Amino acid sequence: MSDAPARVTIREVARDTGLSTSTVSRVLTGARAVSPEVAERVRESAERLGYRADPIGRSLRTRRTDTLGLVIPDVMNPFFPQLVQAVEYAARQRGLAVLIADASNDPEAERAALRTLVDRRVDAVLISPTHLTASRDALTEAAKAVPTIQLDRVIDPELPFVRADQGGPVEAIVRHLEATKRRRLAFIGQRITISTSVERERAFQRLMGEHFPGEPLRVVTAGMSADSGRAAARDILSSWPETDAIICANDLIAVGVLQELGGRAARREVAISGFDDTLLARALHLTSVRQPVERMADAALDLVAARATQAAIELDSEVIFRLSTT
Amino acid sequence: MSDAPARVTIREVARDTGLSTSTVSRVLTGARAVSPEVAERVRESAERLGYRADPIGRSLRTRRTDTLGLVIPDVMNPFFPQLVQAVEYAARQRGLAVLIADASNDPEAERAALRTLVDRRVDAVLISPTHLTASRDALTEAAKAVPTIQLDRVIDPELPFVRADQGGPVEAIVRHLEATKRRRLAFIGQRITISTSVERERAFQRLMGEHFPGEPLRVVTAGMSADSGRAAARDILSSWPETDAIICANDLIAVGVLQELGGRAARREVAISGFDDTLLARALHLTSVRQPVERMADAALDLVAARATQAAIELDSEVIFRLSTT
DNA sequence: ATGAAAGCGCTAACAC
DNA sequence: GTGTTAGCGCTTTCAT
Repeated sequence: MSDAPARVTIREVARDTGLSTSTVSRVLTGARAVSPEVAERVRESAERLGYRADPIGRSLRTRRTDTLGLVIPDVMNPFFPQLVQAVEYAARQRGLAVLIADASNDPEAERAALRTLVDRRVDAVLISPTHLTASRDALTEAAKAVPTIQLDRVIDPELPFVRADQGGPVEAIVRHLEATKRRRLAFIGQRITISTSVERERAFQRLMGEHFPGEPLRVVTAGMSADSGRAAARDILSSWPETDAIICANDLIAVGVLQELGGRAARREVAISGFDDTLLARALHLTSVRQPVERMADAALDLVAARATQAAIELDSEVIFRLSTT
Repeated sequence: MSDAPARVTIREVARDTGLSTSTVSRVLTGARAVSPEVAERVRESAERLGYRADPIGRSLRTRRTDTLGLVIPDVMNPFFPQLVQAVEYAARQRGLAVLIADASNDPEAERAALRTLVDRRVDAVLISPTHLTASRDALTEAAKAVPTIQLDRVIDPELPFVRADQGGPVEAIVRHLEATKRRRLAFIGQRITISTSVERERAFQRLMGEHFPGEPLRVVTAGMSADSGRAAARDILSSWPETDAIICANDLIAVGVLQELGGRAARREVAISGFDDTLLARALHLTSVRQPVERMADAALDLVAARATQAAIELDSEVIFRLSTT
């Protein structure tokens, strides 16, 4: 197995064709005009010899690595695989590879990951910061060294970002609930250190004021687990037994609520919605919000290509209505 | 933002200390004996100047990239984030970065991904092959160029692999079911192109023969979705209405079965088990099999470090018994 | 124990 | 349009 079958270098192609390495390079990178006949000769030879340009040599010279760094807060959070897949795909389209780093929800690990990526001279960094405040310094530092784009979560509006609208979908859900005659809405948020979750909660508060001005603000907090969602649901129902709809900041919480309120997805007393449209939502017929990860990834990579140093892009999210809010 | 704040090179450290670049290099890589006093001087200077060795230059010289390629069949399959996390962690411990490629369940994409990784001269490739047969050639080809280790899924026993025992946990489940007086067991498998799924099914067949020789073989197939699990459950119950336990090849299928048999997790007529211990299982109190991803990743990276060209490592899986098999 | 010099594979200035 | 030359940043002979 393995053990270097002596790679073909550009020099061998040059020798084989009787041309200079520069010419070969030009043909293969398309950097400058080359006579079609020579070009053909080079391509044939390269093909025949099985030449594949060494990215290391190239990078050393060009200062590009054709590699993107992607820092996510937590691979196990089922939203981020969606993002990873979208970024990978968009990057591949553009001939870029992706170095993925998982911060494990830990700002220190995140800082270390950023440093590694910068050291490795990735062409750009896409990051969904772990923490609303604690991620800040590392982010700023990285941005000094390499084009850095916030993706999904945004903690520094001065730096370029691509995110999904978080308020819009909450509004769509609230309107839908209103249309189906619910008005005693509650909200279960996540930790207040997560930018998207905060935005979801703010939207809820604003919308309650606008749509149901007399109603109390039924808001509690839960962690990233179904059990914690169950507990939150109990809290809500004991504080506000009249509640007839619960909007959750993510699907996992919503699943907990679903369990607490009596398993089976079906037309129900209390409407429930989640966030992120994970396989949980699909499996359990839970209304949820799907962020446009593909378009987000695309937009982010366009920013990279354009070397944008400023950008504020917000894309629309989509609510997938299912049985749980019927 | 960004735009190269002129990186500090090894030459500047050399100049600053009045030493040669070789000596600086030796201190920083620990390649050879250096007088402690000089070493200290170098380290101080490097620290002060903010020197960070450029991995590109280093790689060009050493032919190492300190980077690992990881090819997974599908990021959206909730098992693989577990594997990604474990590999990332184990790699970081050893100072390696990880290039992740998602094959999207497509052998062609997988072949392309492998080629990219080889081109980039990753030090080793870890791969969980998409397809039992269609992944073969690309795997063989990659293994010629770079140490390649099969992780989790195994399609070529001649090449090094690290996997989890698939038969053991099925046996543990069958025994547990037998102990709780079930004997009319059924199995729902996945596509027969996935190595692990095939192994799970074979184990089931063997165990039925051993434990319940008179019973018919109740086996059907489902895709990677809850809906398809529901359909499979219907098939089973119409063909063999006496069925009192269903073992599923993954959690998503099990969730479908759970729904079909009447939502709520609880002590039930028909016991249900899944595979992979994903958040679905945890959220829905589903008995499931947890593969030892951390130990698998560790073992794989040990093989990489040892430059093993042959290895067959199988680790024990663990069944997490929950409400669904009570 | 340290230094000088070569060179990994590639592309970009600069000639012509 | 093509060739010559230099050099990206590093490690590693080969000297001393």
